[in-house]
Amino acid sequence: MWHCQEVPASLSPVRQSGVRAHNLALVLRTVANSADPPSRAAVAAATGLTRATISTLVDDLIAGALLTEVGPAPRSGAGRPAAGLRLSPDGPAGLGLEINVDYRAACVVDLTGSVRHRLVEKGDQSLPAVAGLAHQALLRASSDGLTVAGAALAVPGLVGAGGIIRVAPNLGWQDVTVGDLVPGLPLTVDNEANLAALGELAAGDPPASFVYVSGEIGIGAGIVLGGELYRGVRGWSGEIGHIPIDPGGPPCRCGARGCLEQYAGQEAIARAAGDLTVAGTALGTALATVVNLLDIDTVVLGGIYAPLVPQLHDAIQAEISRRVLTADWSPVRLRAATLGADAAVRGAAGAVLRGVLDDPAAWLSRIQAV
Amino acid sequence: MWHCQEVPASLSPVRQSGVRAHNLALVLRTVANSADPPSRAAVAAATGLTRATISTLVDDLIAGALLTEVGPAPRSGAGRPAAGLRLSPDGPAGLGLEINVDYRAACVVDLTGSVRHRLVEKGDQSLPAVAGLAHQALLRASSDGLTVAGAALAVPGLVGAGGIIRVAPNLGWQDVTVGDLVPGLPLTVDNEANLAALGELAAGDPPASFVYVSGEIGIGAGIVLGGELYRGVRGWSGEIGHIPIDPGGPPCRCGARGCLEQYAGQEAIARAAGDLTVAGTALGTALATVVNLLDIDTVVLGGIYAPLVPQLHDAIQAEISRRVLTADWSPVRLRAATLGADAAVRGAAGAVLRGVLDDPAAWLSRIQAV
DNA sequence: GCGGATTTGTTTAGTGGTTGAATTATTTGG
DNA sequence: CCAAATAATTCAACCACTAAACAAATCCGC
Repeated sequence: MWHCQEVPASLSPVRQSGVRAHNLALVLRTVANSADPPSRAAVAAATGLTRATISTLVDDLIAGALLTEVGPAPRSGAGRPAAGLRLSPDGPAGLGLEINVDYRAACVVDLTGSVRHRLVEKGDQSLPAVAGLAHQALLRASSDGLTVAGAALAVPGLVGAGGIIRVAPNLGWQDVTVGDLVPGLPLTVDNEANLAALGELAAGDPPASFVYVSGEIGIGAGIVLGGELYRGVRGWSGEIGHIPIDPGGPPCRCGARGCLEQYAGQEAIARAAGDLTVAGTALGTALATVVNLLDIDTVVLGGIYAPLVPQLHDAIQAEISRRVLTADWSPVRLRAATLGADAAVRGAAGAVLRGVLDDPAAWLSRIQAV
Repeated sequence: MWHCQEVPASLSPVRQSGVRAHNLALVLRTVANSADPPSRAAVAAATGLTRATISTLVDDLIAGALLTEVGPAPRSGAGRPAAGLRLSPDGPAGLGLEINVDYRAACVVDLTGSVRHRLVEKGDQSLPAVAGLAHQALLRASSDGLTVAGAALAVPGLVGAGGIIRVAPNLGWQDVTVGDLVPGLPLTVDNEANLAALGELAAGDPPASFVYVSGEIGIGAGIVLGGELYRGVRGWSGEIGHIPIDPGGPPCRCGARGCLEQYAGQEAIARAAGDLTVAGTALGTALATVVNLLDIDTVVLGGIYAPLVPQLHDAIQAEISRRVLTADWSPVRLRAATLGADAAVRGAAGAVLRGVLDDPAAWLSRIQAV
């Protein structure tokens, strides 16, 4: 009784060092979330920790090049002027990589979220080609004096445990192991829609829970719940392309009939030649199911849908209002992705940085060891 | 940049007392999850904390009547015999309440998961009647010497913030405030499917992520992700009754056509008079969507479906295998709920106990204050 | 232009909680 | 009956945070 197979993350003890790790992350996050560079005192007030504690935490974070002091902001009123704190542009950077049907891309993003380098190349969808692009990006980063903390690779397919690409239909891949793509750097492999959702979370200003819909040849979704990407048990969440719309509809490559992909996939959109009513209605029907199930209030449309939102909006919204039971109490917002085609690479780089921001203590001890 | 509107729960500082609170919960959970009563040394080994620390933590938990020592288990080999630890049956108990279309129920469950009292009455679906039942249950509990830590009420409807019942169609309720149903006890109000899912999580042996499908007059789902109930942004997750199955199907009371409820709701099941192929296929189609979206590998069928699983199983499973893209790599398991009609009340009581188990420090300081 | 008010940031003593080693307790086996 | 083995407790040390005093740097009023 009272046991389930996998116990939540709370199954690890907390020692005093864990307290410090947590509070380092707390301070870093507070600074990152502040609009203007906050003072130590402001961070103390925001977090509830004392100024003394904040001082020692900030010292560590500055020593690790995660934060920098910025000149005192002009302020009215009496008192010693505050030294502003902000994320350091010279701290760890993230390397984002993407391999897709007709291009591959890399970008280097620093802690402040600035894209420092961005490379896109067409053709040659192979892992060595991606490795080459990554190498180029790393060279440029190191010529800037940037330390790259890690890399993440976005692929249009199902990624299993250990970063194995189970199947990427549009690349023709099956059970591909990525291996040591970027020597010496920790590498994460993830689904393109998942990373794009993270990119949107970081760069756009969505609520903590939303669904990112990635329209490409297939249709995928990245699900963010409470500020965290929901990956599912095996990492294969968000497969919405084959939600059935009409059992009497056109046959789909998956074997069933009338899947969403047949109405709103890239090919269907192209065939529609501008009249996106059917696609919008199908998308709206599928999204109504998603919203009813997950009770999220924001849907972000990305990929090929992003530029089409003006034409899709009304049909989707109509269907959602009609089918979502709770639409009367809380309207569902529909918006276009802000990053467009870059969402996945940017999200990949952001995922690396998110790792550093979420556990700065690990980063500090990592650079200490060197 | 790097900010989202609602920051995750990590936005609170951790002081030393927080460490103790966390570790108290860790020890309690470890004992609860162990098959046999573990010794302090075993708990230390399992958690990674030292035996010294475990001793002081266990002292607090025993003083608070959350744990008890049980006589030394027969053991082979040399050495001082261990004192076994187990959850105390004399500790805090949970009061579960349920109001439904044709009955109301109450039960008292102790920390070990034993149902100590159980009351069911038919008719009179009113809050005062529930209050009366609750009062009876509390009397019986106190005559056992049990301290009831809190109560939870399961209702067949949408529950909003503050425990307001937004709408319970089958009770004919709208915007009902529950108020002080059980004087002096903290009361939680939640959706019936959500609490039933929690009941199943505690009493059955499901994996950490699963979906509980509650078939009643409407069809609802309780979603458990990583051992935690997923409630959604507004608390209205799991509305699967109106997933569209066939746009040309029979009209539904919601205004759309061919909703799942029309094929697998209580009335449709009754009409089907034993032939559940259509209902099973419709359920399978809807569940395939759920599985594709959430990537969970277990579906628990409860409510009216629980006794019908033998007849429903094949049709559902066939549809899932056909429509779930990843079914080849990881089969989806389908099982009947173990608690049957009691799932929601039991889950409600369990939710109270879960609160104590997740934060024993709060309970300890609460009984300290008295 | 000078003293007080005010706010920032640092220093220092104190406290809570964990660690690690030593100690005590209780059994089995030779 | 003593040695080996395992369980649990005690105690000094340490780490991170708190509270309060202190130092630094500015504004304001006269």
